[in-house]
Amino acid sequence: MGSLNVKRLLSARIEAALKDCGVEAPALVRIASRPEYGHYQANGVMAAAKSAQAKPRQLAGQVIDRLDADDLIDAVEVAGPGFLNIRLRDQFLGDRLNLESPVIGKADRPQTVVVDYSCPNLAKEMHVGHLRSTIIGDAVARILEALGHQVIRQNHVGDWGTQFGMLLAHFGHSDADSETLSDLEAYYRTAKARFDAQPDFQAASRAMVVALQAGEAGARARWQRFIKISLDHCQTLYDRLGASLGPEDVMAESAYNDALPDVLKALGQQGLLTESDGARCVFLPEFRRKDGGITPLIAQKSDGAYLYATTDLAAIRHRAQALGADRALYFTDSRQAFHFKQVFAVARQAGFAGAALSLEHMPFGAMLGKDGKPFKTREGGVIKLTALLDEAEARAMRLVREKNPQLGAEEQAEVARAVGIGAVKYADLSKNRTSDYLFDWEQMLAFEGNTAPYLLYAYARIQSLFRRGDVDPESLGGKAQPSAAAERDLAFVLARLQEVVEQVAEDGYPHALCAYLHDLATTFTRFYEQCPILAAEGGERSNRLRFAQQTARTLRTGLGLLGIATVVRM
RNA sequence: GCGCCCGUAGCUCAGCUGGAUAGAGCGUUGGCCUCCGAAGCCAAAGGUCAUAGGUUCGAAUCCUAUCGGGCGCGCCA
Repeated sequence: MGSLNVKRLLSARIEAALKDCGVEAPALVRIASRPEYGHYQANGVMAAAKSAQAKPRQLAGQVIDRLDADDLIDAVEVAGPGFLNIRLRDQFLGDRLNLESPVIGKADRPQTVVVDYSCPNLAKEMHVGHLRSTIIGDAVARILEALGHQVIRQNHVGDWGTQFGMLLAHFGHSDADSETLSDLEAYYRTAKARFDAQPDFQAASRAMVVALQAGEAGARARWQRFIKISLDHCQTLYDRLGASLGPEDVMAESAYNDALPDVLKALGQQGLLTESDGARCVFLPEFRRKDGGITPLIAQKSDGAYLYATTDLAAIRHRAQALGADRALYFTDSRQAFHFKQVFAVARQAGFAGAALSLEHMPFGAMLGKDGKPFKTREGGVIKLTALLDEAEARAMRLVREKNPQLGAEEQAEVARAVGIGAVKYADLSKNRTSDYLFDWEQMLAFEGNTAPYLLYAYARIQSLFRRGDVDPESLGGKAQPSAAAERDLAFVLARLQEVVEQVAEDGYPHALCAYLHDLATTFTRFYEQCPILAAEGGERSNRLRFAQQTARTLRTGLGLLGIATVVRM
């Protein structure tokens, strides 16, 4: 809503004026492409003129005549072929910067949104490849919540399937005791090696799967112990990462086991099932290929086992019917794009998801090595998430000791954590999620430039300002009113938070929020260089302190939405 | 073979879904701490937006083709 989203306010006013001119068209309000054009520009008049067969500049003039927005706009003029260039009023900008109101406004229509993210395979240890889903999904979940939506996190962990037979059969043979399994990855490797080399171990593994699926008590207990160890490992990482995921968000694959026969039955009742080579498949015409064949969704293998598509269908039905979701967002890598397209289509056909539920795959690109090839370590393995975070904190610690030796050991550790973990998360969040990205230690652990530490530094400086001036920021209250040029620039950036946050909630691209926060920190630092704060007097001093406080609140909130913690000194 | 995604500064990436003179960070070069934190600020250099056509007032963005890269295409997840 509205009142905090400046772009939307302007759009509504301009569209009303267009309507008065007899044209219904989107205003297409954008940030002005150059600062000398003003704050915003509306590009919609030209397209509107075309459809109305009017002259663009003439229509633009008429729109200005009928525009009722004196409360927002200081000046608006026609430019070029028919742009509307808009400059906001200082008064209006100042009203956005009220220290007594929340920095983020709620959505007018709260929705129930399922966010499906992280979803590691419990057979293995979490590695850097899990970072994107966990971090990006978490940021979007937090953002939706901040806008007042009801968010249901679903950590759809992989805890079922044939590989668990192998792992469970290996129980008791590991170097590490099963209860203190500290190196899941090594455990997996040795189990796999035995599986590949020893026929009797293979047989034992298969027997274990059968026993597990039959619900045999011993196998089941063993499985539960293993899952608990693996989940605890994940939780440790979530806590370190500051991901807002807990045990209550886990909705494992196995939780849908009992529903699978019924999913098949429902597909059959809808007349969607066809037997093909012994497997039970759904053939939808929209997946017809050029050669005439249709790529099927296989719901049940010829040996009777179910597949992940079946589980996903059960999950959709659960989310639509039991959870009552309006949206379900899936943060998985883009290789699964076709899978989800198929599953979503079948779910619609089968009536598992009605028109009320929007199913949205939010894919992200692959992680590549420095050579541009899919990322692997020299040994062909993956980098464990634990190792990445250890390295990040260690590097940050070295820097903190160097820059700030006077801090106590405990505070140094806290700062190193915030800086190190924040840098790793920000490096990932600040990139457009759909493109592939290069994994590079130096880049991921950089502490200068457009990085989390830069934003944290801006925040810490503001806190330092308050300490030095003996100011209680909570007591400042009131509104910040721009008058100097640097204040105007800062006011404009501060006023844009809402529209950025709403956009990310809609399209799931948190890098837009990162870009915004970097812009904010840069603009603040320029203001800080140009406008003395503590040395100013009277009303000017308190006004500038309010700008500092509003910046601090916005940075803290924005970083919080990204799951990045701030520190008061660093 | 078919399909999806991608190709923008030396490097890593933005570019608000068709708008005005394509922007950041890193790196390079030069400047700024007797002045609220130099993890900072200011400035400069750096581009045939892969290539060729097309659509229109207007294209990095949309369409077609070509080249180059990644991924996916019936019983893995």
